[in-house]
Amino acid sequence: MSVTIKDVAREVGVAPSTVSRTLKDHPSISEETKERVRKAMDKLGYVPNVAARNLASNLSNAVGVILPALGTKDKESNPFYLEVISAINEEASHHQMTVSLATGENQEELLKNVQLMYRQKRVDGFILLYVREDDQVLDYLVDQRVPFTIIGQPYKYHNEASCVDNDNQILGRTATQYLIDKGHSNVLFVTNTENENFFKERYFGYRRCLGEQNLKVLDYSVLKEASDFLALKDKITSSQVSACIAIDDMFALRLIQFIQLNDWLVPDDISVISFNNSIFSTLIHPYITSIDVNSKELGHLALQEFLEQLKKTDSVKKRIIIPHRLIERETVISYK
Amino acid sequence: MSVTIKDVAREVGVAPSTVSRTLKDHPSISEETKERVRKAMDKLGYVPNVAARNLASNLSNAVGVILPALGTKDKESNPFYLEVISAINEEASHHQMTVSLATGENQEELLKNVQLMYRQKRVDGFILLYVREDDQVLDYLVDQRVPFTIIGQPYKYHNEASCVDNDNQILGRTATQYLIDKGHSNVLFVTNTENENFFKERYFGYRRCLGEQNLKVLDYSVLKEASDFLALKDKITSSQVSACIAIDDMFALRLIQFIQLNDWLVPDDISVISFNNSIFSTLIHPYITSIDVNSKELGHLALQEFLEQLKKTDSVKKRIIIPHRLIERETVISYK
DNA sequence: ATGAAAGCGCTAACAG
DNA sequence: CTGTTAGCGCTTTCAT
Repeated sequence: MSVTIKDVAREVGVAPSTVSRTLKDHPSISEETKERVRKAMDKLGYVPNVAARNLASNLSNAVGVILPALGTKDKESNPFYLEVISAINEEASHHQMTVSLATGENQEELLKNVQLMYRQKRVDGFILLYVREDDQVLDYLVDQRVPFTIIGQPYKYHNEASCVDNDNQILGRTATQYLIDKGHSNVLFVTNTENENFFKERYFGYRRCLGEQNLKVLDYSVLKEASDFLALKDKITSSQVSACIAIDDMFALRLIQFIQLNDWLVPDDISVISFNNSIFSTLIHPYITSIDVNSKELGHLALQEFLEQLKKTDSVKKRIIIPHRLIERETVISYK
Repeated sequence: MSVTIKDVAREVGVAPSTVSRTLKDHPSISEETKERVRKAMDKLGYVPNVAARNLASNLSNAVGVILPALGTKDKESNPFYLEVISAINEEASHHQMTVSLATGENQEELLKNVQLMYRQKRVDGFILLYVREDDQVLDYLVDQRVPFTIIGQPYKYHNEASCVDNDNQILGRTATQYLIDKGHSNVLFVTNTENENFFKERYFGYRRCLGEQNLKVLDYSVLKEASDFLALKDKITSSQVSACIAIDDMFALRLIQFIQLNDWLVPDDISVISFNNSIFSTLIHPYITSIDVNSKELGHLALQEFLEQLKKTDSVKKRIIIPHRLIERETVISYK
C-alpha cells in the first residue's frame, strides 16, 4: 500500500536502519548515503508512519492543549484562546508535532480527559491555557511528572512548573504610568473577576506604581451585577476619578457603556485603558487604548519551552516573560 | 512499565487475542470470560496504547479539524470557531477519538499541513470549518477520497461531500418574516462580505420572502470601508428603510454604530436583526435580536456524520440541516 | 469459544 | 559507517 522504510531501503540497497537514521539525520551516516536515501524517499514519495514511530519510540509527537473547563459563554468567546491555539499549532507543525485539544464541561471531566489522553499515549504532555486555584489537573500533572508548561502563572508549584507569561505586574504598572504621564492622578482599577492571578498581579502593579510616586491609590472596584452599579458611580464621583484601568477589552466595552449611561463622556470625562488588544478594542468608537499581550508569541514560545521540558524532564522550570506593547487609541485624554 | 494486553491475559489465564476481542466486545467471546477479563483490566489499571492499536489497525482514531487560513484578525476572533471546535471535541471524546487541528497562514501552507497529517496517518479524515470557492484543500480531499465532512455548504462537489449546516436560505427568510410580522415593510440586507456562500443564501432567502409577499425587495448594501458610508445613508433615506438585516452579530455592532452616527436611534428609527447569537449580541445595549445557529449541535453532528463516512466510505453523502432559534432582544421595534 | 502466530512500520541496541 | 535483529502493543487471520 503506502511506501515504507523497507521500500526505500531496497531501492537504495541499504538496511532499513540506515534509512531510519537518515530520517533523524543521525551523525554516523555518511553524507553521501544520506543523500542517496533522501533521493529515493522523494522518488518513492515516502512519508513516515507516525503510529509505527510512536510505538517504537514510545513518544507520540503530539502535545495536548488544555482549555479551561468552559462553563461561561464569556470564556468560550474570548478570542485569546483561539489565537494562542493557532500560534501553538503553527509552531508545532514546524517541529513535526500535532496538537490535540483537551476540553471538558467541568473540572472532573477535564481531568478525566487529560488523564486518558496521557495514559493512552496520545500526547507527550500538555500546555495549559488557564490557571486556577486548587486545580486537580495541575496536581495530576505535577504528581505524575507529566511534562507540561503553563501559559500564565500558577498559584503554587513555582519550582515545578515551566511557564510562559506576560509580567502582569509590569502590565498593571505600564497602564498606570501611562495615565499618570497623561496627567491623571485619580486612577481607578475596575474588574469583573477577582480570583484570577492576572488580576491580582495587574492590580498590584497599579498599587505599587501609584504608591511609589505618592499618588492616591484606590481599592479596586468590581462591576459584575446590577447591584454594583451604584457603588461604582459613587466611587467615581467621590474620588474624582478621571481614568479607569479595565481588566480586559471585553470588560472595558461594558465599562465604557456604564460610564456613558451615567452621562459621562469617554475620554472627555473619564479615560479608559485596558489589556489584550483584542477585536473588542476596535469594535466601536471610541476605540480602546489597550496593552497587547502578544498572544502569538505566547503560543510560539510555550511550545518551544514545552519541547525543552520534553527533551530533559529535569530541565530547569524556567519562567519566560513575553514583552507587551501599548496601543494608543481613543479612550485616554491628555491633560498635559 | 505500563500495563499491556499481555499482562491482562496472563492475569486471567487467557490468550492476548481474547483480551483484544473483549476490548472490542467481539460477539464470539463468552460473556463470562469477558467479565473476567474486564475485572482484570480494572484491577491492573489497563489502558490501551493507541499507537499500537493504530499501527495494527491502520486507523488513527483522530479527526483533523481544518480552520480557514486565517489572515484577517476578524476571522480569528470569531467565537464561532472555538465553540464548534469544543463541541466537536466533546463528541469525539465520547467516541474515543481525539481532534487535531490543521491551520495555515495561507492556502498553500494549509494544504501542505492537511496532506501531511493525512499521509502520516495522524488523522483518519477531516472536518472543515469553512467553505470557499476554488478550494485546493477540498479538491485534494475529494480527489484522494479522504473521508471528510463540511460544516457549511460547498460550492461544488454537491454529491461528493457530506455536510452539516444550517439552512441559510431559511435563516434569511426567518429574519425577514420576523421583521414583516413586526410591521416593517422596507427591509434592507447589509453585509461586509459578498463572497461567502452563507451570505448568498441568506440574502436569497430574504429576496424570496419579500418577493412572495409582493413587498419591496432591495439590493443588498455593503458596509466595509469609509467610502460605503454615504451610499448606505442615502439608501436608507431614499428607500425609507425601517429595518436592517445584518450578516452577523459582530457586523451588526458596527452597523448599529453607523446608524447612531447618523443620528438615528436603534430600534426607534431603524430596527436591526442579525445572525449567530454570539457574545457580540449582548455586549452593549441595545442587545441585538439575533438568530442562533446552534454551533454546539453543528459540532456534535458533524463528528457523528464524519464517523458515518469513516465506517463506510461509500455511504451516502447526506446533507444534515441543523435548526435555528430566533432570540428576541432589544433591536427590533414592533409597529403592530 | 479460544489460542497461536504473523505481522503493522519503525527504532535502537548490538555487532561488525 | 552500516547491517542484523529484536521488539514496541495490538489486531487479525487461521487453526482448533
